[in-house]
Amino acid sequence: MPGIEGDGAMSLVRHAAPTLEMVAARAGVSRATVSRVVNGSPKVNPASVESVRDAIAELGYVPNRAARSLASAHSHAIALVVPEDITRFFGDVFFASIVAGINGRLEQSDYVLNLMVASQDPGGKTERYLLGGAVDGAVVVSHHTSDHFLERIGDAIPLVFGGRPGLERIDTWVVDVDNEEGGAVAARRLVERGCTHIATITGPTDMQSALERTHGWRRVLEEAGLVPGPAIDGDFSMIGGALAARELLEQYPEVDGVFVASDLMASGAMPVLLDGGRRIPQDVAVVGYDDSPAALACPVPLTTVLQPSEAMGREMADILLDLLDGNDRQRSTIMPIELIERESA
Amino acid sequence: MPGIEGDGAMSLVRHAAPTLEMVAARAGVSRATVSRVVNGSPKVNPASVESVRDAIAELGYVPNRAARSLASAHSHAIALVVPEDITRFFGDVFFASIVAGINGRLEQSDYVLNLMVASQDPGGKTERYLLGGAVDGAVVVSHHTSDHFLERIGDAIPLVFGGRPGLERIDTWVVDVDNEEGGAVAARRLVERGCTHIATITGPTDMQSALERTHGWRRVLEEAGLVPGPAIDGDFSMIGGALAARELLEQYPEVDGVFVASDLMASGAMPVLLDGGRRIPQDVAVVGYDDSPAALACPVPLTTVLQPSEAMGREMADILLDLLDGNDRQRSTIMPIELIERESA
DNA sequence: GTGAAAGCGCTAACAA
DNA sequence: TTGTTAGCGCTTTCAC
Repeated sequence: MPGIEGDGAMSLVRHAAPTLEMVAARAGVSRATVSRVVNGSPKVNPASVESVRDAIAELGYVPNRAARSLASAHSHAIALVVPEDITRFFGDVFFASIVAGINGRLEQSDYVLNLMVASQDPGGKTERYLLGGAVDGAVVVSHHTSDHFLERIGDAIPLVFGGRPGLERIDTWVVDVDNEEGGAVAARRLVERGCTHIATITGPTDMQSALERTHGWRRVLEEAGLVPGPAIDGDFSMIGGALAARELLEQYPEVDGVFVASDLMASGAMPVLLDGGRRIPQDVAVVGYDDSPAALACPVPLTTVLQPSEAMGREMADILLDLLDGNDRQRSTIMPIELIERESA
Repeated sequence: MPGIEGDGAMSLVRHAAPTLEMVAARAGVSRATVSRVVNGSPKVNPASVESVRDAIAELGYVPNRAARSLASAHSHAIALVVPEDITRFFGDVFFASIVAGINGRLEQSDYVLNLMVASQDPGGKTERYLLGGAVDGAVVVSHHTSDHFLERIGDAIPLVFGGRPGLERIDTWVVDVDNEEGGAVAARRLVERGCTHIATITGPTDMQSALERTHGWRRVLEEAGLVPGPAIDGDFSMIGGALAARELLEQYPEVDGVFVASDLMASGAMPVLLDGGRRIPQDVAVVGYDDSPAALACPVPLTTVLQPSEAMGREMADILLDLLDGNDRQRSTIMPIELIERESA
């Protein structure tokens, strides 16, 4: 890399950071003692502690993370890896809650969170970052089965997944909801209302969670002796939900109940259903998934399946922290889902 | 910190990362040569380059970031600091685009992005992170005037702000939009349609951007020889927009054009206008601001002023990268706005 | 073009 | 309780 720092441009002059050595000199103790104070070692003379504290405050000393990390072989940072398109990530409040949960747990620790959005990773920059010791571990959400680079990373640092990372390679830590049961709960609601022509609008078929919801939905219908209607891919987006609803109406006009596998898709699908002359829930009952704000922003308040997303994030962080602390944790954690009853079904 | 790595738990055994030294031994060259190859130095014998490349591939070598950072005094990472509540951050598509823009620019560099959401920062963890040399620079969005900790950081590493960071302390890099021109463009549209009784629903009067939009609106009307209608505070919220529209209809029933300073307010105002017996745009033309999804969720598709949020993010990243490269850049960058034409005006 | 050697700022043994 | 001594893995002069 060319042109590093230290050139002459007035505006770019930066204060040189004080080092541990300067603090030691200022406080009249050895560098080791300063290090002990900084790291809260119990066995330091209170008098030295005080003089070191003073020196630190006066100099505005902040330990250099690179040096600390190099010497101690850990970085006190964890990454949140999102192998997802960035606008998709931001559009989905489910992620927001997860991040809030992770963040909340981390605030009680001395780890920092690095969010890495890596939909496509030209040159494997994210991979090299994670393998280069920049973080001690990572939490992965919104994982697609095609994201193979994570396997390599998993042997270098502990990885905790939000949602099952696919069929193979389940020997890693996973926090998940019972998606199958979530789909089942939704379908059961529709069946109990008396719907008999029940379709579903699904998430992307390369996402495990989406597949499982569809399975649960199908199982319940079959158990109830009904013929499952079409399962149409809505891509977890609002637009995708709208397009899927349009297709649904053409392909299966007799539909009287639909499980839409995310609230966002439901908020896109509902207007299409309404425009198609269907009353909700009288003509078509709709059950969503997530209990996101989108559920309330729908034309008809949406009955939906709640995922405890914030608690999931918290749990993921908790597991990772425990792992980094040298403790073991069970591989699989399943969080409970819950049906939130509103007007749409 | 207790219990570092290397304990006995089977599952936690990690592959030891290969070092530069191991690559050097494997390739039969010195460490310095490996370093040169890794960093793309021009003056290395092609033969050595090849053997080093092979050794790197065979060993799966990835440079240790901490060591590199310590030795070279820069980290090749930049932070995106968001002094904002995490759910608010995720709820706003404006941020999403900014992040997408920053990310896009960074993908063309060898810098990585660390997103730090630090609404409250107990123990100053984020501050210590930024001051500890973990990143070479930072981009700050959604800055509040109360966030003082950034001032200290600003003299340690370069900071680029998205949106003017307040009245004082403008001696930093800022990327902003021309809000005055945004209001002007909206008003001009209304004038050109032939509206003669033009009002505005504004954002909170203590926000610089809101005031500037109103100024632009007023200027254009006066230039056109029209008497500006009322400017009613709508608080940037949907409810506020609805209340303001009600007031507008009472206070100025002859209104035939209105500039609503955010799409969200417009989506609250439109139903009130419609309920008041006005057709849009025949009786009252409406122009919004933001080009957010709310613009399409309005009863009548909203003509609105687009802020180039993605381009802003891109520009912020570009400036920061340039700064880190040792070049100087002008402090203030104003991005152009654009009118998105739909049906409401 | 290449190697040897000296650190970067910190932590972690080991003595004292 | 404290100081001394080695490094952590890399970059970077400086000779060759």
